Amino acid sequence: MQKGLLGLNPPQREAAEQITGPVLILAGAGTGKTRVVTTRIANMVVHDIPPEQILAVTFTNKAANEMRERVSTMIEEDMVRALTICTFHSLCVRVLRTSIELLGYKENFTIYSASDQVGLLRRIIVRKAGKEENLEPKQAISMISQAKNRGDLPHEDPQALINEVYHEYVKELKQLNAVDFDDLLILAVKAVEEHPEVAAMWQRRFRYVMVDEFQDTNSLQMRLLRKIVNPSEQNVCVVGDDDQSIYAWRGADITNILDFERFFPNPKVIKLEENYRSTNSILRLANSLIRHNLDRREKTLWSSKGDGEVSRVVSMPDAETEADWIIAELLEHHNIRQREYKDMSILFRMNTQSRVFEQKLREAGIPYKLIGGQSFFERREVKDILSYLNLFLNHDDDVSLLRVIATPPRGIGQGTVALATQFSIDNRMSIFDTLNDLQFLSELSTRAQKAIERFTEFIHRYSDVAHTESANYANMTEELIKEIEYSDFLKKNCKNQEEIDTRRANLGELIESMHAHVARKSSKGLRSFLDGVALMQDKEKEKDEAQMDGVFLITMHAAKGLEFPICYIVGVEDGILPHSRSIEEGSRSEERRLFYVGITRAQESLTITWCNARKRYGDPMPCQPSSFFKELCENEHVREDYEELETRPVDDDFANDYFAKMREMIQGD
DNA sequence: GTCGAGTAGGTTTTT
DNA sequence: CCTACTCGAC
Repeated sequence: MQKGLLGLNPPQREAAEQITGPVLILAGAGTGKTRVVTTRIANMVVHDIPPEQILAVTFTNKAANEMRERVSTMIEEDMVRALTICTFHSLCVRVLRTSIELLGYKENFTIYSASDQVGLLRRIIVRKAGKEENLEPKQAISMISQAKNRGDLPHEDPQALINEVYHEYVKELKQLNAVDFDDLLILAVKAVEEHPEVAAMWQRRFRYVMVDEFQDTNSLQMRLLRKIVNPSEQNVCVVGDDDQSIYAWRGADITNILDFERFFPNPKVIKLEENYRSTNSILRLANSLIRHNLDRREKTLWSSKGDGEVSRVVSMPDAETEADWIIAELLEHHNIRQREYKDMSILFRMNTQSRVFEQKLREAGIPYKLIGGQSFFERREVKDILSYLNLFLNHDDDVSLLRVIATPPRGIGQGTVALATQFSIDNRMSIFDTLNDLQFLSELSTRAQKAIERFTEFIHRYSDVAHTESANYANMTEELIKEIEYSDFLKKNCKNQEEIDTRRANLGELIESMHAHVARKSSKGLRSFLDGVALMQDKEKEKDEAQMDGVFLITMHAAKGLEFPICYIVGVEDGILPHSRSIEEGSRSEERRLFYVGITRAQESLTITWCNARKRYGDPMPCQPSSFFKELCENEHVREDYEELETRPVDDDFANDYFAKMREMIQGD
């Protein structure tokens, strides 16, 4: 531990040693903020603060895991286990699992994922608007989400369709005994604000609170924090960088960090400006860009690394050539310069931009890891099984019931389901209760009755097991998959053997992660597994994937907090970065911060590319270079053009060296 | 209840 | 261009 503190520079050390009262750490990109936070935690424990009283809140599970891991190199494993390091959302789940009954929900509520929300909204839209109205469920979700966080209606016209859908959605969620991601925060805040005894309980529980990436907190998260922090002690430490605030679109309120004093008076303010990540040339390039933002806490990053190489801004004819050219460079880095693929990354603005790279990397035989994209737990087969499990624990969960009732088919067809749904609406009861209702059943054919009876008996039987604390739910799930003959169902529904195999493998992985969860001492049954799954948006499969060698394909948003020696930022064109939607919304400065985040990921080598043309819906459209290029310091980058690079005669020394190394490699094999 | 062909519509970022 | 969903035929 002593070593931990000694390894810090003076401001870092000051931050780690100030363990009481409000502390605001302004930590520029790459200034070792995770290191400070983890050392600070370890330091508290060394000073005999019970680890159960320490709470560290992050935004992503990945960040939470990493923090836990780093702390465990400094203090004993028992101590680490007693710490609470979690995301805002999982903190909210903890609050709600103990207190949600005060708000009129049942404690066995289900957390709805994005696709559950889509399912529910689709039904509501069809019912409310008929088919001719075209309201996209996804669009409706984002409007509703924004409205909920504002505490307002989605549309100013009270008659608007979206408002009607909104009211119905809120009402139905509650009936389903389900909450969505926004509700987690809203309801947790409600619990601590309206019930002082709940707030008091958490204040006693956590006497030392830390928040990472504080620039990304929204007003609800701030309200929650104010209620969780013990007002007489105020042991709260937040860490953030206003220049890296890139979630305003999700309600993040930058004034939380700019006006921290307003909520927690007289904080100790510590600035971290020494960067341990990048060369000075990269830092100067980043600084030259972010200087164009007004309203920020001025800071100048510097590094004791040398100047390093000058970054490149390269123009490409189109996205395919861009990918080919970068892949050729990656191969060179790997084969000639002996770099590992995991030291290289390709950053982009939108997930769709990754496709060309994926395809070409696969063709080139280069391993890669695609971060983000579809979550493991959102895959169809995984979602199907999870829906069964959710239904076992919450019979009111119609969305899960509708998902599983005909998957695999069991003689309950669309007609019967439609009747049951209508009956459940008319009689204000859940669909599952409807299926158990004698009056409803009497209206059906004996054939349908039989099928339904088999289904409800099956659900009851598994529910009993699922509710038993001591039951091994991993084994139960294996049995479930066998009983419903899911494997045969897959065989019938997949196009080819390959698809069957991957889907089966995914289920195997699900089971495996359940077994791991069962084995964990802290596990509290199936409920806690499902909560974890619902909150686990990163598909990071927690095991070997992290160490696997492979080029990173990642959005700039998801790359925040990460670093890579060799970094390519691709497709930097007007309309993509800054994104055209952001121009309409007037959030150019947030786009600039996003680009800043991208640039500051690079440790040694940075290449930025843009295309003169890009296919849109199939046919090529001309593109302009990003307007941000004008803001980049001329001395810290060179402009290059693909055509020129290709025709430029190769430097003799370089060529000789290159071929010598190639020869060596071939012989070495 | 399942399958396949045909088509309409769609590209921000994520807990 | 690609996907996800609809609809008609078995």
